[in-house]
Amino acid sequence: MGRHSCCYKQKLRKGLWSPEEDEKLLAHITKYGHGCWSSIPKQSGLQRCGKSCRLRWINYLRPDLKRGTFSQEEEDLIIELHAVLGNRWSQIAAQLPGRTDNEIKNLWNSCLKKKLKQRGIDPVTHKPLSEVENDEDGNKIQPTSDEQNLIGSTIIDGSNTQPSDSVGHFQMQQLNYEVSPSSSNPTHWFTQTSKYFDIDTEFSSNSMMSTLLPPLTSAFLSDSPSMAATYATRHWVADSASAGSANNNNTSASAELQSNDNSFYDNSGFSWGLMENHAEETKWSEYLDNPLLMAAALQNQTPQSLYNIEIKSEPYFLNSSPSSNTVWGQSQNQEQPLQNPDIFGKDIQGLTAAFGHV
DNA sequence: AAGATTGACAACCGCTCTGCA
DNA sequence: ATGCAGAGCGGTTGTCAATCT
Repeated sequence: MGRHSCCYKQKLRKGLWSPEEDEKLLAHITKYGHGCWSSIPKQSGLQRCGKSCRLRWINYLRPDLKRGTFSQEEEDLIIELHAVLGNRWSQIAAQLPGRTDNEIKNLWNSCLKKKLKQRGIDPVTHKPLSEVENDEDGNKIQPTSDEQNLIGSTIIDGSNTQPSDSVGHFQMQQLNYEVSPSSSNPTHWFTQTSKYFDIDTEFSSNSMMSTLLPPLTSAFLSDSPSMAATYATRHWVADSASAGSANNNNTSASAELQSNDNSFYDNSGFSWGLMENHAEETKWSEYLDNPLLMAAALQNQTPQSLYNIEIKSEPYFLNSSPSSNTVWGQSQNQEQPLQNPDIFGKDIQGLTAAFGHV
Protein backbone atom coordinates (compact mmCIF):
# COMPACT_ATOMS: atom_id res chain seq x y z
CA MET A 1 0.00 0.00 0.00
CA GLY A 2 1.10 3.52 -0.49
CA ARG A 3 4.04 4.62 -2.51
CA HIS A 4 5.56 2.13 -4.82
CA SER A 5 8.73 0.70 -3.35
CA CYS A 6 10.88 1.75 -6.28
CA CYS A 7 9.88 5.36 -5.67
CA TYR A 8 11.77 5.41 -2.42
CA LYS A 9 14.97 5.15 -4.31
CA GLN A 10 16.70 8.43 -4.72
CA LYS A 11 17.59 10.42 -7.82
CA LEU A 12 14.44 9.41 -9.61
CA ARG A 13 13.16 11.95 -12.05
CA LYS A 14 9.58 13.11 -11.92
CA GLY A 15 7.46 15.25 -14.16
CA LEU A 16 7.31 15.39 -17.90
CA TRP A 17 9.26 12.94 -19.96
CA SER A 18 11.97 14.17 -22.26
CA PRO A 19 12.32 12.88 -25.83
CA GLU A 20 15.54 11.15 -24.78
CA GLU A 21 13.75 9.29 -22.02
CA ASP A 22 10.98 8.31 -24.38
CA GLU A 23 13.54 7.03 -26.82
CA LYS A 24 15.27 4.94 -24.18
CA LEU A 25 12.06 3.42 -22.94
CA LEU A 26 10.70 2.77 -26.39
CA ALA A 27 13.92 1.18 -27.56
CA HIS A 28 14.14 -1.04 -24.51
CA ILE A 29 10.57 -2.27 -24.65
CA THR A 30 10.70 -2.74 -28.39
CA LYS A 31 13.75 -4.91 -27.99
CA TYR A 32 13.02 -6.81 -24.78
CA GLY A 33 9.35 -6.25 -23.99
CA HIS A 34 8.36 -4.68 -20.72
CA GLY A 35 8.39 -7.77 -18.53
CA CYS A 36 8.70 -6.64 -14.95
CA TRP A 37 8.13 -2.89 -14.84
CA SER A 38 10.18 -2.38 -11.73
CA SER A 39 13.25 -3.66 -13.50
CA ILE A 40 12.79 -1.53 -16.61
CA PRO A 41 14.47 1.64 -15.30
CA LYS A 42 17.63 -0.19 -14.32
CA GLN A 43 17.78 -2.18 -17.54
CA SER A 44 17.08 0.81 -19.76
CA GLY A 45 19.15 3.33 -17.86
CA LEU A 46 16.25 5.54 -16.93
CA GLN A 47 16.10 7.58 -13.72
CA ARG A 48 12.43 6.80 -13.36
CA CYS A 49 10.42 4.44 -11.24
CA GLY A 50 8.88 1.43 -12.92
CA LYS A 51 5.46 2.75 -12.27
CA SER A 52 6.24 5.91 -14.17
CA CYS A 53 7.68 3.87 -17.03
CA ARG A 54 4.56 1.77 -17.21
CA LEU A 55 2.33 4.79 -17.30
CA ARG A 56 4.39 6.46 -19.99
CA TRP A 57 4.28 3.35 -22.12
CA ILE A 58 0.58 2.74 -21.69
CA ASN A 59 -0.53 6.32 -22.17
CA TYR A 60 1.93 7.59 -24.72
CA LEU A 61 4.48 5.28 -26.25
CA ARG A 62 2.42 2.21 -27.05
CA PRO A 63 2.48 1.73 -30.82
CA ASP A 64 -1.19 0.84 -31.05
CA LEU A 65 -2.36 4.14 -29.63
CA LYS A 66 -4.68 6.19 -31.72
CA ARG A 67 -3.60 9.78 -31.55
CA GLY A 68 -5.66 12.82 -32.33
CA THR A 69 -9.06 14.08 -31.45
CA PHE A 70 -11.96 11.85 -30.61
CA SER A 71 -14.52 11.27 -33.31
CA GLN A 72 -18.18 11.94 -32.71
CA GLU A 73 -18.79 8.21 -32.69
CA GLU A 74 -16.16 7.73 -30.02
CA GLU A 75 -17.62 10.50 -27.90
CA ASP A 76 -21.10 9.06 -28.22
CA LEU A 77 -19.84 5.65 -27.25
CA ILE A 78 -18.05 7.02 -24.23
CA ILE A 79 -21.22 8.73 -23.09
CA GLU A 80 -23.20 5.54 -23.53
CA LEU A 81 -20.61 3.51 -21.72
CA HIS A 82 -20.40 5.99 -18.91
CA ALA A 83 -24.15 5.77 -18.44
CA VAL A 84 -23.75 2.08 -17.76
CA LEU A 85 -20.30 1.76 -16.25
CA GLY A 86 -19.83 5.08 -14.50
CA ASN A 87 -16.24 6.15 -13.90
CA ARG A 88 -14.82 2.76 -14.78
CA TRP A 89 -12.42 4.30 -17.22
CA SER A 90 -10.42 1.22 -17.91
CA GLN A 91 -13.54 -0.71 -18.87
CA ILE A 92 -14.67 2.14 -21.03
CA ALA A 93 -11.27 2.32 -22.65
CA ALA A 94 -11.48 -1.38 -23.43
CA GLN A 95 -14.30 -0.56 -25.83
CA LEU A 96 -12.28 2.04 -27.70
CA PRO A 97 -9.26 0.53 -29.42
CA GLY A 98 -6.26 2.78 -29.29
CA ARG A 99 -7.60 4.97 -26.54
CA THR A 100 -6.38 4.95 -22.96
CA ASP A 101 -8.34 5.23 -19.77
CA ASN A 102 -6.42 8.36 -18.92
CA GLU A 103 -7.26 9.94 -22.23
CA ILE A 104 -10.93 9.12 -21.87
CA LYS A 105 -11.01 10.32 -18.31
CA ASN A 106 -9.49 13.63 -19.35
CA LEU A 107 -11.91 13.97 -22.22
CA TRP A 108 -14.80 13.31 -19.92
CA ASN A 109 -13.74 15.77 -17.28
CA SER A 110 -12.76 18.52 -19.65
CA CYS A 111 -15.26 18.21 -22.43
CA LEU A 112 -18.02 15.62 -22.33
CA LYS A 113 -19.42 16.63 -18.98
CA LYS A 114 -19.96 20.12 -20.31
CA LYS A 115 -21.49 18.87 -23.50
CA LEU A 116 -23.98 16.78 -21.61
CA LYS A 117 -24.93 19.69 -19.41
CA GLN A 118 -25.42 21.84 -22.47
CA ARG A 119 -27.79 19.20 -23.79
CA GLY A 120 -29.66 19.31 -20.51
CA ILE A 121 -28.39 15.96 -19.32
CA ASP A 122 -26.97 15.34 -15.92
CA PRO A 123 -23.49 13.84 -16.47
CA VAL A 124 -23.71 11.83 -13.28
CA THR A 125 -27.11 10.22 -13.68
CA HIS A 126 -27.43 10.65 -17.45
CA LYS A 127 -30.98 11.78 -16.89
CA PRO A 128 -32.49 15.01 -18.10
CA LEU A 129 -31.57 17.79 -15.76
CA SER A 130 -35.26 18.64 -15.52
CA GLU A 131 -35.87 15.35 -13.75
CA VAL A 132 -33.45 16.19 -11.02
CA GLU A 133 -34.43 19.80 -10.79
CA ASN A 134 -36.52 20.98 -7.92
CA ASP A 135 -39.66 23.00 -8.00
CA GLU A 136 -40.18 26.20 -6.03
CA ASP A 137 -40.89 24.28 -2.87
CA GLY A 138 -37.71 22.27 -3.19
CA ASN A 139 -39.53 19.09 -4.10
CA LYS A 140 -38.26 16.90 -6.84
CA ILE A 141 -40.18 17.27 -10.06
CA GLN A 142 -41.69 13.91 -10.94
CA PRO A 143 -42.82 12.54 -14.25
CA THR A 144 -46.46 12.63 -15.23
CA SER A 145 -48.56 9.50 -15.21
CA ASP A 146 -48.15 9.29 -18.95
CA GLU A 147 -44.43 9.39 -18.55
CA GLN A 148 -44.69 6.66 -15.97
CA ASN A 149 -46.48 4.47 -18.37
CA LEU A 150 -43.45 4.01 -20.53
CA ILE A 151 -40.35 4.95 -18.72
CA GLY A 152 -36.84 3.94 -19.37
CA SER A 153 -37.15 2.72 -22.90
CA THR A 154 -33.85 2.12 -24.53
CA ILE A 155 -32.79 1.16 -27.96
CA ILE A 156 -29.95 -1.24 -28.33
CA ASP A 157 -28.48 -0.89 -31.74
CA GLY A 158 -26.29 -3.73 -32.81
CA SER A 159 -26.65 -3.25 -36.49
CA ASN A 160 -22.99 -2.54 -37.09
CA THR A 161 -21.64 -5.55 -35.33
CA GLN A 162 -20.04 -8.36 -37.23
CA PRO A 163 -20.77 -12.03 -36.73
CA SER A 164 -18.40 -13.81 -34.43
CA ASP A 165 -18.11 -17.49 -35.06
CA SER A 166 -15.76 -18.09 -32.20
CA VAL A 167 -18.06 -17.03 -29.43
CA GLY A 168 -21.55 -16.58 -30.66
CA HIS A 169 -24.16 -13.97 -30.44
CA PHE A 170 -27.22 -13.15 -28.47
CA GLN A 171 -30.55 -11.85 -29.36
CA MET A 172 -31.86 -8.61 -27.99
CA GLN A 173 -32.42 -5.23 -29.43
CA GLN A 174 -34.78 -3.17 -27.45
CA LEU A 175 -35.89 -3.32 -23.91
CA ASN A 176 -38.67 -1.19 -22.58
CA TYR A 177 -39.58 -0.79 -19.00
CA GLU A 178 -43.25 -0.19 -18.66
CA VAL A 179 -45.70 0.25 -15.87
CA SER A 180 -49.34 -0.50 -16.08
CA PRO A 181 -50.91 2.33 -14.09
CA SER A 182 -54.50 1.25 -14.26
CA SER A 183 -54.27 -1.87 -12.19
CA SER A 184 -54.60 -1.79 -8.44
CA ASN A 185 -51.87 -4.35 -8.47
CA PRO A 186 -49.54 -2.75 -11.01
CA THR A 187 -47.47 -4.83 -13.27
CA HIS A 188 -44.03 -3.77 -14.31
CA TRP A 189 -42.58 -5.43 -17.28
CA PHE A 190 -39.85 -5.32 -19.78
CA THR A 191 -40.53 -5.90 -23.39
CA GLN A 192 -38.01 -6.50 -26.02
CA THR A 193 -37.71 -6.87 -29.72
CA SER A 194 -35.16 -9.19 -31.15
CA LYS A 195 -31.91 -8.52 -32.84
CA TYR A 196 -28.60 -10.32 -32.91
CA PHE A 197 -25.59 -9.09 -31.07
CA ASP A 198 -22.08 -10.36 -31.31
CA ILE A 199 -20.15 -11.37 -28.31
CA ASP A 200 -16.49 -10.67 -28.03
CA THR A 201 -14.19 -12.99 -26.22
CA GLU A 202 -14.78 -11.31 -22.92
CA PHE A 203 -18.13 -10.15 -21.73
CA SER A 204 -16.76 -7.31 -19.73
CA SER A 205 -15.21 -5.82 -22.82
CA ASN A 206 -18.09 -6.34 -25.12
CA SER A 207 -19.63 -3.42 -26.86
CA MET A 208 -22.95 -4.80 -25.88
CA MET A 209 -22.30 -3.63 -22.37
CA SER A 210 -22.29 -0.09 -23.61
CA THR A 211 -25.83 -0.24 -24.73
CA LEU A 212 -27.28 -3.08 -22.82
CA LEU A 213 -30.40 -2.52 -20.92
CA PRO A 214 -30.15 0.89 -19.47
CA PRO A 215 -31.93 1.98 -17.43
CA LEU A 216 -32.76 -1.43 -16.11
CA THR A 217 -29.20 -2.41 -15.53
CA SER A 218 -28.11 0.95 -14.29
CA ALA A 219 -30.58 0.43 -11.50
CA PHE A 220 -28.69 -2.56 -10.32
CA LEU A 221 -25.36 -1.97 -11.85
CA SER A 222 -23.52 0.45 -9.66
CA ASP A 223 -21.52 -2.17 -7.89
CA SER A 224 -21.80 -5.06 -10.21
CA PRO A 225 -21.40 -4.78 -13.94
CA SER A 226 -21.70 -8.51 -14.14
CA MET A 227 -25.33 -8.18 -13.26
CA ALA A 228 -26.05 -6.46 -16.52
CA ALA A 229 -24.08 -9.09 -18.27
CA THR A 230 -26.20 -11.70 -16.63
CA TYR A 231 -29.36 -10.33 -18.10
CA ALA A 232 -27.87 -10.69 -21.49
CA THR A 233 -25.97 -13.84 -20.74
CA ARG A 234 -29.17 -15.74 -20.28
CA HIS A 235 -30.26 -14.83 -23.73
CA TRP A 236 -26.92 -15.11 -25.30
CA VAL A 237 -26.26 -18.52 -23.91
CA ALA A 238 -29.63 -19.82 -24.91
CA ASP A 239 -29.42 -18.33 -28.32
CA SER A 240 -25.87 -19.21 -29.15
CA ALA A 241 -26.33 -22.69 -27.80
CA SER A 242 -29.30 -23.24 -30.01
CA ALA A 243 -27.31 -21.90 -32.91
CA GLY A 244 -24.59 -24.36 -32.13
CA SER A 245 -22.00 -21.67 -31.81
CA ALA A 246 -21.61 -21.33 -28.08
CA ASN A 247 -18.09 -21.23 -26.84
CA ASN A 248 -17.32 -23.44 -23.91
CA ASN A 249 -15.02 -20.81 -22.55
CA ASN A 250 -18.15 -18.84 -21.98
CA THR A 251 -17.54 -15.33 -20.85
CA SER A 252 -15.76 -13.86 -17.93
CA ALA A 253 -19.03 -12.68 -16.55
CA SER A 254 -20.85 -15.95 -16.61
CA ALA A 255 -17.87 -17.88 -15.39
CA GLU A 256 -17.53 -15.53 -12.50
CA LEU A 257 -21.12 -15.79 -11.57
CA GLN A 258 -21.09 -19.53 -11.55
CA SER A 259 -18.45 -19.47 -8.90
CA ASN A 260 -20.15 -16.82 -6.85
CA ASP A 261 -21.99 -17.91 -3.76
CA ASN A 262 -24.54 -15.21 -4.27
CA SER A 263 -25.47 -16.30 -7.72
CA PHE A 264 -27.81 -19.07 -8.58
CA TYR A 265 -28.38 -21.36 -11.45
CA ASP A 266 -31.31 -21.99 -13.60
CA ASN A 267 -32.36 -25.44 -14.61
CA SER A 268 -30.36 -25.27 -17.78
CA GLY A 269 -27.28 -24.92 -15.67
CA PHE A 270 -26.55 -21.35 -16.52
CA SER A 271 -25.83 -18.81 -13.93
CA TRP A 272 -27.90 -15.90 -12.88
CA GLY A 273 -26.60 -13.42 -10.47
CA LEU A 274 -28.83 -10.45 -10.72
CA MET A 275 -28.88 -9.36 -7.17
CA GLU A 276 -25.54 -10.39 -5.88
CA ASN A 277 -23.76 -7.94 -3.66
CA HIS A 278 -26.97 -6.11 -2.98
CA ALA A 279 -28.26 -7.64 0.19
CA GLU A 280 -27.60 -4.50 2.14
CA GLU A 281 -30.67 -2.37 2.18
CA THR A 282 -28.71 0.81 2.37
CA LYS A 283 -27.31 0.24 -1.05
CA TRP A 284 -30.71 0.34 -2.59
CA SER A 285 -31.24 3.88 -1.61
CA GLU A 286 -28.64 4.71 -4.19
CA TYR A 287 -30.95 3.53 -6.89
CA LEU A 288 -33.93 5.60 -6.05
CA ASP A 289 -33.02 8.13 -8.68
CA ASN A 290 -33.21 5.51 -11.33
CA PRO A 291 -36.20 5.62 -13.65
CA LEU A 292 -37.07 2.06 -12.85
CA LEU A 293 -37.10 2.58 -9.16
CA MET A 294 -38.57 6.01 -9.49
CA ALA A 295 -41.44 4.66 -11.47
CA ALA A 296 -41.98 1.95 -8.93
CA ALA A 297 -41.89 4.42 -6.11
CA LEU A 298 -44.58 6.43 -7.80
CA GLN A 299 -46.97 3.55 -7.38
CA ASN A 300 -49.12 4.05 -4.34
CA GLN A 301 -48.86 0.84 -2.41
CA THR A 302 -47.94 -0.14 1.06
CA PRO A 303 -44.29 -0.21 2.02
CA GLN A 304 -44.67 -3.75 3.25
CA SER A 305 -45.73 -5.24 -0.02
CA LEU A 306 -43.35 -7.60 -1.64
CA TYR A 307 -42.57 -8.02 -5.24
CA ASN A 308 -42.97 -11.36 -6.79
CA ILE A 309 -40.44 -11.14 -9.51
CA GLU A 310 -40.64 -13.45 -12.39
CA ILE A 311 -38.37 -13.50 -15.32
CA LYS A 312 -39.69 -14.84 -18.52
CA SER A 313 -37.73 -15.41 -21.60
CA GLU A 314 -39.80 -12.76 -23.28
CA PRO A 315 -40.85 -10.39 -21.94
CA TYR A 316 -39.31 -10.04 -18.52
CA PHE A 317 -41.85 -9.57 -15.81
CA LEU A 318 -41.70 -7.69 -12.61
CA ASN A 319 -45.00 -8.36 -10.94
CA SER A 320 -45.97 -6.85 -7.68
CA SER A 321 -47.70 -9.37 -5.55
CA PRO A 322 -48.13 -8.36 -1.93
CA SER A 323 -47.58 -11.02 0.67
CA SER A 324 -46.84 -13.73 -1.82
CA ASN A 325 -43.73 -15.78 -1.64
CA THR A 326 -40.91 -14.14 -3.41
CA VAL A 327 -39.49 -16.06 -6.25
CA TRP A 328 -36.69 -14.43 -8.05
CA GLY A 329 -35.68 -15.47 -11.47
CA GLN A 330 -38.23 -18.14 -12.10
CA SER A 331 -38.89 -18.66 -15.73
CA GLN A 332 -42.50 -19.20 -16.58
CA ASN A 333 -41.36 -21.18 -19.56
CA GLN A 334 -39.63 -23.72 -17.39
CA GLU A 335 -41.33 -26.00 -14.96
CA GLN A 336 -38.38 -27.09 -12.90
CA PRO A 337 -37.66 -24.96 -9.86
CA LEU A 338 -34.50 -23.01 -9.45
CA GLN A 339 -31.77 -24.84 -7.67
CA ASN A 340 -30.98 -22.12 -5.24
CA PRO A 341 -33.90 -19.80 -4.67
CA ASP A 342 -33.13 -19.00 -1.04
CA ILE A 343 -30.35 -16.64 -1.85
CA PHE A 344 -32.68 -14.48 -3.76
CA GLY A 345 -35.39 -14.77 -1.21
CA LYS A 346 -32.94 -12.91 0.98
CA ASP A 347 -31.88 -10.41 -1.58
CA ILE A 348 -35.35 -9.56 -2.61
CA GLN A 349 -35.86 -7.99 0.78
CA GLY A 350 -33.31 -5.45 -0.23
CA LEU A 351 -35.14 -4.87 -3.44
CA THR A 352 -38.39 -4.38 -1.64
CA ALA A 353 -36.78 -1.93 0.67
CA ALA A 354 -35.45 -0.04 -2.25
CA PHE A 355 -38.80 0.21 -3.85
CA GLY A 356 -40.01 1.96 -0.78
CA HIS A 357 -43.64 2.81 -1.19
CA VAL A 358 -44.23 0.28 -3.85
C1' DA B 1 2.10 44.03 -23.33
C1' DA B 2 1.39 41.58 -19.24
C1' DG B 3 -0.99 39.07 -15.92
C1' DA B 4 -5.01 36.06 -15.18
C1' DT B 5 -7.83 32.49 -16.64
C1' DT B 6 -9.05 28.46 -19.08
C1' DG B 7 -8.65 24.04 -21.34
C1' DA B 8 -6.31 20.01 -22.72
C1' DC B 9 -3.23 16.86 -21.72
C1' DA B 10 0.32 14.46 -18.94
C1' DA B 11 1.80 12.60 -14.83
C1' DC B 12 1.55 11.49 -10.03
C1' DC B 13 -0.51 9.65 -5.78
C1' DG B 14 -2.93 6.65 -2.93
C1' DC B 15 -5.21 2.81 -2.87
C1' DT B 16 -6.88 -2.07 -4.06
C1' DC B 17 -6.22 -6.44 -6.04
C1' DT B 18 -3.64 -10.45 -7.07
C1' DG B 19 -0.10 -13.80 -7.13
C1' DC B 20 3.51 -15.82 -4.76
C1' DA B 21 6.76 -17.22 -1.25
C1' DA C 1 -2.64 -17.57 6.97
C1' DT C 2 0.27 -13.86 6.20
C1' DG C 3 3.16 -10.42 4.28
C1' DC C 4 5.20 -8.55 0.34
C1' DA C 5 5.84 -6.87 -4.31
C1' DG C 6 4.00 -5.89 -8.70
C1' DA C 7 0.28 -4.34 -11.48
C1' DG C 8 -3.53 -1.67 -12.24
C1' DC C 9 -7.18 1.76 -11.34
C1' DG C 10 -9.37 6.21 -10.44
C1' DG C 11 -8.89 10.73 -8.45
C1' DT C 12 -6.14 14.58 -8.33
C1' DT C 13 -2.58 17.71 -9.45
C1' DG C 14 0.84 19.72 -12.53
C1' DT C 15 2.20 21.73 -16.91
C1' DC C 16 1.78 24.45 -20.76
C1' DA C 17 -0.26 26.82 -24.49
C1' DA C 18 -4.14 29.54 -25.92
C1' DT C 19 -7.27 32.97 -24.84
C1' DC C 20 -9.11 36.67 -22.25
C1' DT C 21 -9.05 41.04 -19.70
